[in-house]
Amino acid sequence: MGETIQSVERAAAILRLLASGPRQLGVAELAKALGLPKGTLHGILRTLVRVGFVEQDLATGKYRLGATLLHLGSSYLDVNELRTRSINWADALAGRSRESAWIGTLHEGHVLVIHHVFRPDDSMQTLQVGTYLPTHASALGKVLLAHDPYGEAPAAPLRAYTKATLTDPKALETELDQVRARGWAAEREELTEGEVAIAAPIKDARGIVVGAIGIRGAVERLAPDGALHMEYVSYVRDAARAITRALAR
Amino acid sequence: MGETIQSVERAAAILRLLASGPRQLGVAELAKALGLPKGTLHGILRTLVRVGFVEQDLATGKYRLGATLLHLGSSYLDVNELRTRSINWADALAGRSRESAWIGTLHEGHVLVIHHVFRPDDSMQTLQVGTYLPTHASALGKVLLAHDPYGEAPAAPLRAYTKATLTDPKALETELDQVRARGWAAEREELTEGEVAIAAPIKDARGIVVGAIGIRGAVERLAPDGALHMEYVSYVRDAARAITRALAR
DNA sequence: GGTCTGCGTTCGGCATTATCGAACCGCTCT
DNA sequence: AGAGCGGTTCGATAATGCCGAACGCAGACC
Repeated sequence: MGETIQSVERAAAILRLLASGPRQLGVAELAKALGLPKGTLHGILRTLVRVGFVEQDLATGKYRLGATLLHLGSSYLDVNELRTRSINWADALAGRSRESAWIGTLHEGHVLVIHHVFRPDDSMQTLQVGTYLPTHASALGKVLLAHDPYGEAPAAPLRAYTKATLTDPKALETELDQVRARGWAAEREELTEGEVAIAAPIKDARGIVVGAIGIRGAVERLAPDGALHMEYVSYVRDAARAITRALAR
Repeated sequence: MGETIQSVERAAAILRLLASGPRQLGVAELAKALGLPKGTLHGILRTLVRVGFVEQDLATGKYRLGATLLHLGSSYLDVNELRTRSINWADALAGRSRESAWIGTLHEGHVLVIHHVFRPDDSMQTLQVGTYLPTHASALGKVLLAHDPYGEAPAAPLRAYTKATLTDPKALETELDQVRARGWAAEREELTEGEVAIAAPIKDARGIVVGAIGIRGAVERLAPDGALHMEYVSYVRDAARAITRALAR
């Protein structure tokens, strides 16, 4: 492998640090975190400010992410083929199921949400596009893990979001076997109390799983008597198959 | 002013070029556009790929934006104070007016949409957060231009989106005077045939306009008899004032 | 109110670092 | 079969960005 440009890599590390928390960071904090001299960081920060990737708080002098990144991020959505080809199917899925629909991809060990359709008749929800979901505690994540060509084991300690979260790697592996066998995944209050999700894999022309689509909603609607209503499962699988077909040509 | 780091600036220029169109770009194209040797660009691109800001098409070798940018962009939303403080008011505005609500800021000569609430009971719409609106052909843009402290004249040739778009700089200036005088702006089918918008300014603690909030909807509902229904205007102005108050403390 | 600690910022010498252009390879189209 | 066009590699060169010490300004703390 070839070499990589130092300053660009450092700039990226700064941006990732600034994105990791809602707090603004100062030069000194960044210097400590990255193990670099303050002067070096200041030079990179000055450049990042000039190109709009970072903004500086005039009062405190601390740094935060800049507005240009928001626009770059939304440009990514236009470029992403999986998203543009599947938007219509996600709408249809949300309409049929009357639940919120989600599309995600595996990215750096998380599920990156690349599309999100609100539940019909219930629009006051915050949009989740661009956010991460945990792989081991979401239906989308289970689907993506189960079909991950690299078979990355999910990051070591599985965080418990609720009492139902699968925290034992062996239990998760069993679950993934099941997902592979039946072709879809469920998640029952493993991420948020009272919410249930269903997801199925989307494959590209070569048959490789490139994403997952699913729905998420209240346990009372999706699994009222403790068991999933299978019609929801077929809605999700229909949508996944339709997108897979669309990607094939 | 101090110096800036060459390679980081070039990396930013590459990202902006990749974001400027939905097309993937090759090394040669980028080299021509930026007037740099291919080898130089390749080095930067290799680094950008490694940090996930750019992805390379395995088939064609061309480059496109990467998924990490989507996540960074959504992180910006968490950091942006204007947005976090005004989300609830935007929801309320959408609820009262039963139209879609929008919040935007001035950014590099455009209106950057930082929040967007769908119209109630009509959720199958695509989200516009992160996209640009033209300043001269949107209600949000007129408000922001009218109160821009730097008074940047809108970029030279005013593009006509519909027959009603204000393309004459003098006409626009007159309109902006009116916006300043009455404290809100309207846009009647100047961006999209059949759609009307209303917006009002949001000020920070120092009284400087930092953003705008507004609604957008079908002309039949907002201005049925050719004249704007003034109750919509008061909904918007109420929301703007409420946010301004919230930012004051 | 004075000191002190911490911040962001500036500066210039040094050598590390990225730049550059030519050469390379695989592909497509002629 | 060749030419032309992609993306990629490579190594010499000197320009480049790195670093650490010094600066000025706050605010905190006696």
